[in-house]
Amino acid sequence: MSWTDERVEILKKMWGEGQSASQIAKELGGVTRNAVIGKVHRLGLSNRTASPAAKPAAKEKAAAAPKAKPAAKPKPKAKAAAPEAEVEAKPEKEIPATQSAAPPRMAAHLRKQIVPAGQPLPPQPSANEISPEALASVREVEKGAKRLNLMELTERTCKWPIGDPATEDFWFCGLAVQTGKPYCEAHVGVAFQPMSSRRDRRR
DNA sequence: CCCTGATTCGC
DNA sequence: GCGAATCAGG
Repeated sequence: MSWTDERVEILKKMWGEGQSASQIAKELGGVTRNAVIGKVHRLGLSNRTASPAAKPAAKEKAAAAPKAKPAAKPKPKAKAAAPEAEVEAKPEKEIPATQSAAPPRMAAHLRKQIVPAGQPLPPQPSANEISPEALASVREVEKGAKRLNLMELTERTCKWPIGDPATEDFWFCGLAVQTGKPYCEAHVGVAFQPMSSRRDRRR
């Protein structure tokens, strides 16, 4: 694939929206995230303000000694790095954080009844439907949960919700999922129960 | 381990 | 110009 005007446009748009390089690569298809990053740099639209790995912007006051500080360590095979002047100074104004809107933090009590209508959430464990052992096991696992929020979930993090969605006291398990399943081992255990074991458990 | 972006350098 | 390999960091 090549960087047609159209593809570059998509790249710019998505990058501007704060999408990650891998997401962009996935969207475009035919390119890797490396290709995307490489292109981003060549286009000069690098430094995104909200980058987590943002390096501490060099706040050089009076950089006396122009000690070339290789941002990346020259790998063994690297040729002799020419001690060239690093002109990186670009007195630009702060870029208005293009990040996706920060989730408005509503007061918990003002949305007591509101339940986000996203993916169908799995049923909360109902004490009268799961075995005491499984329940105990799950409670134990939940103590070690990663407590991820919705945005932090990936295809391989356990999506079992814990807590009350109507309050701040809510998060997702986040532990490693059982391959192919949406939950970790413990939660798969309570989520997918054979009918046989469910039957007659009802009061 | 999963992910992120940054950089280098042969092509 | 391109992007795999590699690096640094969360």
